Amino acid sequence: MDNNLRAEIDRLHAQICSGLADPNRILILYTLAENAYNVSDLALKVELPQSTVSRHLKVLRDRDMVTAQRDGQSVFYSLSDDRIIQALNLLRAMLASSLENQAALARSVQIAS
Amino acid sequence: MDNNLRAEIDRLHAQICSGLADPNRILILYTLAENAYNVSDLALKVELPQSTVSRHLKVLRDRDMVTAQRDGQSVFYSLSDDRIIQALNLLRAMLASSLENQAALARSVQIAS
DNA sequence: GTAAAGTATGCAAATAGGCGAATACTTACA
DNA sequence: TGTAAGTATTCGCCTATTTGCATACTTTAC
Repeated sequence: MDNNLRAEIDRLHAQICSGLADPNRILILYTLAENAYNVSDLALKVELPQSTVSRHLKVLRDRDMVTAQRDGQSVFYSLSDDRIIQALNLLRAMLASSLENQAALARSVQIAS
Repeated sequence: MDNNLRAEIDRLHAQICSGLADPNRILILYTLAENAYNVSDLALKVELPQSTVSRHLKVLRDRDMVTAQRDGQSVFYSLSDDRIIQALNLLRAMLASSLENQAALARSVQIAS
């Protein structure tokens, strides 16, 4: 592949990943995977100020990771692609393995001492 | 689940995602998925300064996403878990779909005009 | 038209992250 | 011990991101 094209795709790829790189956004994405929410209900659900949630949703919208649909005064947001959750789940499972290993290591150190 | 624990896990989860949130690190991860490399060879391969590569590897090491193994003067790095690549591939496939949709939209606009 | 509900944005401050060049550290070997 | 190769880190600089508050914008309903 052309190197410049590869670089451009990697840039977009990294941009999507940066959409995942915030704990509040992860919570928002998992929440939207269950249900569509409008901004204020979502803010209540995740216990964050409305402006913070709105700004996170903009980050996700800019990356096409969520879809916005206006209904009256409200704007309903939903997950645009379930592969986002699949990817998050893979990484979370990896994290769980890693934490288990750390715990096992800690136990073995206790036993040895 | 306890809300504080959930928040802590989300924080670690986001930290892993932030490891993916840079185009050079994505290139490095895909490169290491093919082969283990020492730092300087990897720097040649990805065409970045040694210090830049070393710093990126530290980011990945801190998140347990790569494994370092010293052999003589060299330190060989390898991917610590293939699920990283699986997650990246899911997101890249999503990106590809999105780019295709954009292209199709652009074509339809041309036809319509 | 005006008020109210819902949403987005400007602002300012703080924090984090990226880079290359230079330098320090580590290991091997003469 | 001293030199070279390989790696990590410090430095200076710059850009990006997150946050809450206050405010502006948009839509509905009276």
